[in-house]
Amino acid sequence: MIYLLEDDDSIRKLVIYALESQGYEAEGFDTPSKFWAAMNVKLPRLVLLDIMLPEEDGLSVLHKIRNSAAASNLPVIMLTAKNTEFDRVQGLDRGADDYIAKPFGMMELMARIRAVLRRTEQDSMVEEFSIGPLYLCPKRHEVKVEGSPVILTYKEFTLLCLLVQNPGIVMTRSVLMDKVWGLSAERENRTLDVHIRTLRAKLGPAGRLIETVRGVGYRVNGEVK
Amino acid sequence: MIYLLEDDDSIRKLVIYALESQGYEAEGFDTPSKFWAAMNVKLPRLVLLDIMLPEEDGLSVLHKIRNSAAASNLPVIMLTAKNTEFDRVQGLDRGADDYIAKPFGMMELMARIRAVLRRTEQDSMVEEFSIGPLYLCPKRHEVKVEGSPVILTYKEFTLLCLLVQNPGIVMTRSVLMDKVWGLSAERENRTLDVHIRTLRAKLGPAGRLIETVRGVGYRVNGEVK
DNA sequence: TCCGCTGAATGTTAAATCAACGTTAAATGA
DNA sequence: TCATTTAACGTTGATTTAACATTCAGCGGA
Repeated sequence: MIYLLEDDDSIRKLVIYALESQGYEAEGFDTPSKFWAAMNVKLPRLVLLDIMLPEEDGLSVLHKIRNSAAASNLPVIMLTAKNTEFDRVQGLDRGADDYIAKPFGMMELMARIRAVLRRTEQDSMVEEFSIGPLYLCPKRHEVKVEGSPVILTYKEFTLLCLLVQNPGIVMTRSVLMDKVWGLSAERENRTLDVHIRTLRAKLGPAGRLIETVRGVGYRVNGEVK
Repeated sequence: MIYLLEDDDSIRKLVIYALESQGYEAEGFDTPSKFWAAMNVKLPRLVLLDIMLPEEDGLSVLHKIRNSAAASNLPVIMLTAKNTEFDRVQGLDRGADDYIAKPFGMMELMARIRAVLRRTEQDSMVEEFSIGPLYLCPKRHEVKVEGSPVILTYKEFTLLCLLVQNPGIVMTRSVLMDKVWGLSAERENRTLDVHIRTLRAKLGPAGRLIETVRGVGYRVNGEVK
């Protein structure tokens, strides 16, 4: 099932029709409230999200998805009206899995959907990780240390996932920056360090699993069970 | 070395200039025939490929690269002139590593080049080396001597990698300096010697693997397993 | 052939410098 | 409000420097 949140009736109908003709189940919504109602009942495989919306900005919807417990790593493709919006999105938040600028062709949209589904459904193969006192479930956006839950923000969580999914391997600062903040992010400030710090603090005793490798990056070491 | 195949003179010169100012070696070609002539002599690390070209379409060039024996997994970034859907879909499906739509910003191009090079060069990196009592894993930034870990700093590690990756070959002082300290480094001081010393000391029994070749440089000898 | 001399190259040491990372609090922005 | 970024400053330890020691290859003279 694919959800499409898009207020323009003609575009919505067109895309739904195209999706169904490709064999996807698809449902369209014209307002965020209807969309959230459906999300509470059943999660889709993928969300197509317009940026310009009534009631609530598309970026805010994305943000809510990413910070929710149940849907935090749901694949999302943003539909942006103009190139200016595209730029804005690039700079702001890298939380979407892909972007496509209107007017877009159906072939391209379908290709991107296929690509995103391939990526995400491959990535989510491993359900959960345990390293020492740390437990992490990417699908549920859930982290526990010695059994008790820890609340992480979206970026903190993404960062931790990258480290935990590559145990023993040093993730360089640039790779981490690229994956969490996007290619065009500023590289000269202490943002990454601050996030590592809050991660270590929030993780308490498991914080020491994050080891810094001076001049290179960070690494989580330990046996994954 | 990076190759750029682009028929527009001003864009080509601009990109080559930008690449060189970032410290890459780069060469530009205005026609596919000149490009192929160079490819037959020497393969680059990365190819930047315009889609609209005289003689031969950029997609066809990509296709030939992917179907060649020598260059089939060479990283390629497509430069697409228009936002036409067809071009993008083709580029995605034919195995370009990334693509960027004109007009593009130099910062963005450089960021994408960095990202692609990191990915591909990380993938093609040899996992690990063993020479006598010495074990070395670049990805993990990990060194062991007779099974017990040794902690090396960034430069020490880089230096050791260079020596171990070329067993039996004398690495001249200038090559080592260039690769570890960059082209513009001071050459008249004892920095290299000091680092070799601490390496030998930290490596203990494996330290004697690093042999000095007077008047030339250093060499690691022994069978790599 | 042997011996010791010599200069250039490399080794060694400790101290000085510098860059990377950590920390904090305040600013920014959705 | 909360997440995130920025800016300023602190801390650590990696890296470089400088001064001095040692080794080595080549050479000339016995």
